Amino acid sequence: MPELPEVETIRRSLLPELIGRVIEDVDLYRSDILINADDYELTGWLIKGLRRRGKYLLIDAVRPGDDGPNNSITIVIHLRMTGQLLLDKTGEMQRDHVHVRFQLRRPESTIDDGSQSDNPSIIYLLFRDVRRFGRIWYFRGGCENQQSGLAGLGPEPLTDNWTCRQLAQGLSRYPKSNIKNVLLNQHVVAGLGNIYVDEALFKSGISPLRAAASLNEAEIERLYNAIREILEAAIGHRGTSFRDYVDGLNTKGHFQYELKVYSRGGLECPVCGQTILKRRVAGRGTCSCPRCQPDPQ
DNA sequence: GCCAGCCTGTTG
DNA sequence: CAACAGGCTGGC
Repeated sequence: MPELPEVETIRRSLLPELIGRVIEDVDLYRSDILINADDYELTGWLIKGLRRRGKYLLIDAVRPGDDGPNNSITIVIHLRMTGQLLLDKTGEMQRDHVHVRFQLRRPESTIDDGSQSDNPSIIYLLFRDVRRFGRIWYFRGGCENQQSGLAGLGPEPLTDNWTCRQLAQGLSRYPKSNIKNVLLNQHVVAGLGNIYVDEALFKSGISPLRAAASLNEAEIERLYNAIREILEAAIGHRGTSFRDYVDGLNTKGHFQYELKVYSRGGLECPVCGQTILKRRVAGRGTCSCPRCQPDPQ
């Protein structure tokens, strides 16, 4: 479900709630979700940061008062299709499809004058996932990049060091592959999924069926700019909520109202009025405008 | 490269 | 009832 803009929105929504809290307990309602629970001490970790890498969310934590070599961890979370991370401030939220629950305590040192009903000393972070494709891993601090799916992940599309040239190099690694497939490949660029690939291809006027090597310099530049603009805009709208997606505070995004082609098969192209095509490309439902994005012969 | 498989829920 | 759903892995 969540692509880069959704994971980034979740990160931003959870950041102020989680920082400074200690993982006091972890309930594993389904043991297969937290992959390597047996290899780590799950509790006693003080949350210091929340990062995003592609579609992965990373929780950085340390063991307070420990200067030893194993005093930090990174919890890596991937939500796959229907995963959600939800903040539960009362412990009374619905438990259906909740597979892991982190109990988070605010340290005693933090002032508690009894009036902070929206900042209780115990809150819960729920991992909820109807289809159970999502996973969680613990790693020693600094080891997360070598292990897990983070290894080999391509560049972050919204950073300055992702350039048009880098996109061109990524495409050149899969010359015969169609462009839809290449953009979905997380080794080429991290964080794009089905929605934003379709939208970026539409915005740059490129058919999803075009072979990667067939794009000329101008097209690659249009595509590069479109990817960045679409992702920025989607973050600005707090993500796309079709069915399951909500941020960490259970709030929907509204980029679904801005989509030009995705989920709009059979409707009019907002640019030229042609009927938008819906078909299967790279094994995924794919929408494009046959006039704005002419297929190769 | 393609495609089944992982899962459950919703839609036609 | 079958087909499909925002992702990724691993088997050929």
